[in-house]
Amino acid sequence: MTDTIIAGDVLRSYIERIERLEEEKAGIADLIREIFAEAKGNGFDTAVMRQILKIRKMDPHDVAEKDELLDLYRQAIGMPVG
Amino acid sequence: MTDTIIAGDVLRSYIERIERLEEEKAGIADLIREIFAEAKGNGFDTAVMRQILKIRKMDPHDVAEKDELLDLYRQAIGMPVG
Amino acid sequence: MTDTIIAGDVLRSYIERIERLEEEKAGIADLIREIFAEAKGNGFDTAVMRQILKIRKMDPHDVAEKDELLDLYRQAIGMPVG
Amino acid sequence: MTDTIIAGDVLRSYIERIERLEEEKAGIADLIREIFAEAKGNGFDTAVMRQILKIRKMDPHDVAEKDELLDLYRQAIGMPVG
DNA sequence: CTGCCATTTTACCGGC
DNA sequence: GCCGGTAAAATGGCAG
Repeated sequence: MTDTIIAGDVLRSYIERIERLEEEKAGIADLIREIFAEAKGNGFDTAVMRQILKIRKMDPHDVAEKDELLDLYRQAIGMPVG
Repeated sequence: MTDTIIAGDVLRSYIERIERLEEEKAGIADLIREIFAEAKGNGFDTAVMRQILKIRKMDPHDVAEKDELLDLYRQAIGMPVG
Repeated sequence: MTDTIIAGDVLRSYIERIERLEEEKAGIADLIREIFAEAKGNGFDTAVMRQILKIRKMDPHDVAEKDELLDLYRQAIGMPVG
Repeated sequence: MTDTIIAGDVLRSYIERIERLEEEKAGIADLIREIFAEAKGNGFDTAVMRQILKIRKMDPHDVAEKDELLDLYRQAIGMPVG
């Protein structure tokens, strides 16, 4: 009996803590979006910026590997590698 | 020349600010994951918890959408909305 | 060597089949757009039409989801589902 | 009176034609997904395949431009261009 | 040309 | 630890 009530409280606590953190997370996502908007307003290409961020996050070895693979595939189907 | 250098500083600043915020965001995601893990350890079903969170987030939006929908149907059959 | 050539043929085949299908898909999207345009020309509100389509697509799914949700809530408070 | 009935039939016709086409479109999307799955099963990297498809769809001039921009940005923030 | 909506891509989580 | 499916974010395209 009491178990159910207590479990309910615990569950609600979990739920509310998660909701609070998700709000924080959303707030940070907003800030990031604002920075992209500002960068765009100053003439930067946000797609290229995202690419830069992705590369910096990746293991350099993996980057090289993917690049090689792309070249390999392009050659394999007879596309100029550029 | 100088243009490039200055733009480089600005760009680097944008990139680093974004990376910093993304780290924060990832940290919060970790905290959320920990709460789920703790809840799971205490016997709660995380799928159920995720559903509850989803509903609590969606419901107000859903209500608005249903209202809008009703109006749209009334339009569709040629009934005045007011 | 030969491996690369053969793999190249296979890869090119995949790529071209996908491109062909994507063209078909785009063609169908065009037809859909034409129907909307025709409907609009005949005085129908395309926004309303899109809402109707959305609802007709979502409703069965939505019903199932609500049922599932009810079960989940019963679990959450420790009630047997059956 | 009759107008409403007729309009209703016309609207339903539009809706059903669109739904039919959307089904076809979804069917084609399934086929594309299957090809990717098959390619993956044969050891191809689908992410790289998608990149190939994107490049082939883009104007070659735009591709070169984006590449140059990426290099420029990398230099500007002091990243090795690779 | 701006906002909106569909599609696509990415990250995440649970199962094997 | 990978892999498949699922939900969130982002990109692109279209109507207005």
